[in-house]
Amino acid sequence: MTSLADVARAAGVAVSTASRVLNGSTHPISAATRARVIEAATRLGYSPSALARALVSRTSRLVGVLVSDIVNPYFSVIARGADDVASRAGYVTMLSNVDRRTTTEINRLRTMRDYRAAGVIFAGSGHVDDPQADDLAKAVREAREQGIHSVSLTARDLGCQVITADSQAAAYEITEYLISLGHRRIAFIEGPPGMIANRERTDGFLACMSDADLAAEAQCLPGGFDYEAGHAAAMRLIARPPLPHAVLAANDEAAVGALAALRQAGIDVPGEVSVAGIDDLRVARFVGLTTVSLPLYEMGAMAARHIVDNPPCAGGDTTTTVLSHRLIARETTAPRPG
Amino acid sequence: MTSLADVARAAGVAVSTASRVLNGSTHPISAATRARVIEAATRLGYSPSALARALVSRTSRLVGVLVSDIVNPYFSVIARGADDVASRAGYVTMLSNVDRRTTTEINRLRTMRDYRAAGVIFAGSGHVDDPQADDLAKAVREAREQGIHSVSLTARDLGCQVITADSQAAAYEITEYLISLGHRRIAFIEGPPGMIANRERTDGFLACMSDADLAAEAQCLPGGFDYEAGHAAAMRLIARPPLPHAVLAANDEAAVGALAALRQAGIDVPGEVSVAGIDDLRVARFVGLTTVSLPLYEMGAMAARHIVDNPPCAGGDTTTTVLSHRLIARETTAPRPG
DNA sequence: TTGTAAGCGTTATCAT
DNA sequence: ATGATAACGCTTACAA
Repeated sequence: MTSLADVARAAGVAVSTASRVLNGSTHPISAATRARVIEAATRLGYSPSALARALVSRTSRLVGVLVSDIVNPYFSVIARGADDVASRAGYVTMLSNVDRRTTTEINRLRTMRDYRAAGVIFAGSGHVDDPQADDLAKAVREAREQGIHSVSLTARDLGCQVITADSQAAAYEITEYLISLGHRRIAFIEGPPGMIANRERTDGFLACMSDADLAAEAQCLPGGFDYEAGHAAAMRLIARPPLPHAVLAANDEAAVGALAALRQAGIDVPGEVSVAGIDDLRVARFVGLTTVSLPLYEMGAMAARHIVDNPPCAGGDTTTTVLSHRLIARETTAPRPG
Repeated sequence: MTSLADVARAAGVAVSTASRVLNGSTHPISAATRARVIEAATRLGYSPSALARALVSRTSRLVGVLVSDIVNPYFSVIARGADDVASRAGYVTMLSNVDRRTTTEINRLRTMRDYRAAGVIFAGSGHVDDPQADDLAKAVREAREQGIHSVSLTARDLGCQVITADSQAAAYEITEYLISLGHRRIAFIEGPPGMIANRERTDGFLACMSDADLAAEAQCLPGGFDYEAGHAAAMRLIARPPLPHAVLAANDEAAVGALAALRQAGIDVPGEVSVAGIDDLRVARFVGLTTVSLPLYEMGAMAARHIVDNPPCAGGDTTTTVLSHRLIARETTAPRPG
């Protein structure tokens, strides 16, 4: 491995001079020297040690992304957005799966701090009344004191920048759409209990039903964010007639599970019952699912942009940015006949 | 940030002593000193700088994963396998999307080298007759000289360890299964042209058809690895009757696209035509797709294990490990009637 | 415009 | 058993 000292020697200059020309400092350098250094560097195939650089400058070009599970397309889209921005800016993405465990989040945040990450993106939603929330918030605060940016992609109380979508409004609007189609009795398949993301969506659904004087017609079923949970919830619906006019799931994957259960039971969707989800993941396109598109990619991208664009943590920037969503009507919903 | 020097001072010992107790060296240390150092370290909330450590030891606890696109579930499963092993071993995963561009792979490999990554996993398949393949191989060789492990997850000529599945055999076996069901005229929807992964799968299909004396009945259609490509290919099939007895797609997502096109056209699957894929991604379960399960998670996990378990690059370990796959018959295939 | 030198936070090699 | 001290490869005052 050729170091800066090698380059300096080959060019016949001091390391400081070599450093100055090679890291684009504004320090004045004669054209001749500059040329000699550049020549030597390219000839020797010099590439600076990111470690040494980070050690001395006390900040690396590393951005951390904490997801619940990268296999979940919700998170992989976010990660893609973040990595696109990060790598375009010469940063590299550190990814960690935390499986919704706050203690794991804390540990990973600490690890990333040990690498002097420029910033960390919290993609997962966190739990309602999480007893560990304070510890995480403290870790975030400590990280900030070392100049590490934190960005949360959901409105959880981390005491950091938030860049998010209004999923409560999203749930509200798709419920409204279902109602506008003439559906009254609507079942909502909830996400994992205790997750903030689930509560927001459930609240949005309930608020809309209540605003439409349909609170009595609202039915919430325990579910989850995955296919199996949606499938199981729909089976319970089928077992206990009458069927609702429409079923909304807390996310697309569960909606697809519900859709499959309904159709397997010979129920016509959207003829007999309409089905909708939230997120607009790829699978929603595959099955023609009506849903609401959340700006996942943009959230990841914008969070990364915040990190790479700002100098090491200005301070307690606690701004919340809400990116917009939009309803996508496809083929699993139809007006209520009659 | 508290450093080793702070801890040493607080404990009234030399940094070297503090270092020895804190990094589990085998050097003899008196119980009393050890206790004092540990006490000071915990009291001060000391956490070692991963950067300084990596700088001096010339290797970090970083493992790089190069995928084509993390949004593609094929890759996210691999990344998950790698990260699980890596983080359990105290390593952190660096993720990079390379969009199938060899030059990007080279650049990212170099970047990871600049962070003294312990190893890099190449998850993407590479191109047939890639003019840049030599440059990549050279970069891999240079990385090895610095002690960086490289592991490829497909059989491309990088001159490094290979941990892979036999996708040619996988394609062969599922074709065989289709034939065993009584299908003769089988259409194969190819993956992206020029990708090694696609060639292997196409070869497997063709070899099986030819071994079954059905070469004349084999039909290959240009396609791709995504839903849209599978859908479009199936539309072309539909437009040009007679329909094949079965259609096999180069991967699950394309198979799902084909399945949707067929069903949208009112064609009964598996009644009139059978459909199968390769990979066994989550979506295959959703739609009940017959496919062959590839050990994606295990490939990622095993590659990471190779990196974290071995000391900085023993040398040109060019071993190839082939993990086993297995056929998963579901509901999109059925015996040919009559 | 260029050079010297002091760190950054570790680990490792000597001494003691 | 413990302590100095020299790296590791870079950036950045401060000098010249």
